Amino acid sequence: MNPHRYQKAFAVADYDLAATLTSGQAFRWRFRDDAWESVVNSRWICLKQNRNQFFAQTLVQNDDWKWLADYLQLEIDLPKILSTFPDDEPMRAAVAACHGLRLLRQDPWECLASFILSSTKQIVQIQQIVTLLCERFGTTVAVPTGREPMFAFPTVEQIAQRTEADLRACKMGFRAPYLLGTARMIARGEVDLAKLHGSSVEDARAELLKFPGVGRKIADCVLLFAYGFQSAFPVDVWIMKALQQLYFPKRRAHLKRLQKFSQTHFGPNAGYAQQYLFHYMRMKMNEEPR
DNA sequence: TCAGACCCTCACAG
DNA sequence: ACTGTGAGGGTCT
Repeated sequence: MNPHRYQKAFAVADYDLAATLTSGQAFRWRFRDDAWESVVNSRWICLKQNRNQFFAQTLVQNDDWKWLADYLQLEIDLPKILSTFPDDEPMRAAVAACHGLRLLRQDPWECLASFILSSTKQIVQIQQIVTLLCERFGTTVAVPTGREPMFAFPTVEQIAQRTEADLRACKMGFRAPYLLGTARMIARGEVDLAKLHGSSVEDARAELLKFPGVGRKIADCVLLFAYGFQSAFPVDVWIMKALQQLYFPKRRAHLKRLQKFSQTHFGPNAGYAQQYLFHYMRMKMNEEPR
């Protein structure tokens, strides 16, 4: 009784699906049988890239595929964004090394919750925690016959109703009260995530900073990856290393100096530039550890 | 403004 | 095989 599959092909250019889905902005994509699988908007989704085409499959009838095009940001003009990057050597190297890297447009709650779980964690560990969280508290979604079950990301309510111990059992440690407190604030209506779409970046950031466990870095991740504020520039240890090495190789720059630099040097799409630097840095570290 | 603490897991020495 | 140690997309006090 294989559920019916709905398919669509998208024409794409300058899109490196693998780089995009593994670049640390989303944590639920897996490569399997030559395709990328995940759950987006509570739907099982399978994506395959073949040169300048994506083939997408779901099991739920889609009147249109706008939700997916939006998530993948298929409509944006990448060359135009790249043209706003500063014309310097580090940026040219990063762009050359990460051809087709994109920013996704994710669900704010899933993004916020995932990045609360990310603090002082490696990407594989974040994936592990998110997987456990979805398995235990998320709603089952339809999958192809014979597959292991998959789950939607737990809703605000599904998290808010748990206990701190329930969450700690997902290996998230001291982040458990942060996630729980955040879910409960949203459930009580103290902050409306949907409203932030119409806000200025400063107002939206101020709202996100009200949540426990959310500081400047995580707030900027959510502003960038979920709300599309492309000036947001999350500064983490990797970006610190990148800025230090690439822009201040001779002398040691102070944290404050680097943060200031990040907000002035990279232009209107600074967040996009950040993603290129981040990915470039991780690639370089993998090639030559230490 | 600034260390420490915070949970937990893995990789890597010894 | 086993224990010890350090560090990992930060934030809070």
